[in-house]
Amino acid sequence: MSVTEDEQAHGRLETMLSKLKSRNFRLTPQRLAVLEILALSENHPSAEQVYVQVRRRFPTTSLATIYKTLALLKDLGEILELGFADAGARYDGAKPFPHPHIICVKCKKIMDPQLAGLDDIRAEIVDKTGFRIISHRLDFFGVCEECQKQTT
Amino acid sequence: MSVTEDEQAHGRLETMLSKLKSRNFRLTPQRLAVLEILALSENHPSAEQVYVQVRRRFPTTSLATIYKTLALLKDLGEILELGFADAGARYDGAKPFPHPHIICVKCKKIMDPQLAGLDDIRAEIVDKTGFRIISHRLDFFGVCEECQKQTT
DNA sequence: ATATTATTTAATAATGATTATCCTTATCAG
DNA sequence: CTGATAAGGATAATCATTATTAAATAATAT
Repeated sequence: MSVTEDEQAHGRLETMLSKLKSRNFRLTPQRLAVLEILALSENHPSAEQVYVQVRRRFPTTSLATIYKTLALLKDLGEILELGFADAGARYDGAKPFPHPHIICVKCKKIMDPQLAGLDDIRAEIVDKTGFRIISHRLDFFGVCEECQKQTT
Repeated sequence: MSVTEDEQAHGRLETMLSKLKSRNFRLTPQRLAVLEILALSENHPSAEQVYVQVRRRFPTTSLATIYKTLALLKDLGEILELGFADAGARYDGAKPFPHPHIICVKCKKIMDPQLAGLDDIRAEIVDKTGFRIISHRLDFFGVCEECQKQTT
């Protein structure tokens, strides 16, 4: 059984919780709320969006707490942070490893296209540059089908 | 720098100058200095690095002028801006169109690897998502050969 | 269960690259 | 040469994120 299959079986949330516990991080209600949102969401939420959701359940939560939890989960390798120079970061709790994204510049939706062939490019890079590759980032920017239909 | 590279660089400067003139933008000494640095540089300079270089020739130049000129050149499609969420942007005046980059996380050097196969991925994306693609960004992060040799 | 101790939270100040503002200076067409 | 107006210089403002610090709270020992 592969790692991803194992995680699918147990669920992302379970994996996050067990990793927190194994590293002796405390489980607070606010933290749990953030984990749940990230583990269950499909739509690459921003810190602000996570903040709004958490505050529905715990109205006194601070935005700083959201950022700290996001940083913790990133350090633990449990979420992928998609930072942008001209906008706030977006977070992926479903697939916490580098993979391509396609971003609608109108509605800001981010999707995970299924595609192969990136490993070949990575090997080509190593061969030609001698770099030791640590990670990568591939973003496509465009207009999604729904936004293409809109007149305004 | 090889002869062909020099000719390319010279051509870039001419292109930038003629585009400025055709759009009725004024040619000031500071602006010319920025253009020359970007057209001739191989190393994807930051705004700060451009600033330092320009100030060697025109010591009263403001950083705001550098940013304004960079924004202008970007709007004209004459330079490529590589924005980062956790660092200042870097600029490519040699190839002002999307292309892959490989970035050393230690010395921050940015290089242009020669590789093919990206067009296939782009086509695959369009086919599977229905997006109208506008641009893309592919960065590899790793450690360059020189930095791999260093003990510290 | 209670006390202890270290972690976490909430509120807010600080950061840093970039952008906006506003007044002065300089370009360039006529 | 001159005037209209774009561009420069200095600096304030912005905005997402990070740092700070005192108070609250979870885990552990008593």
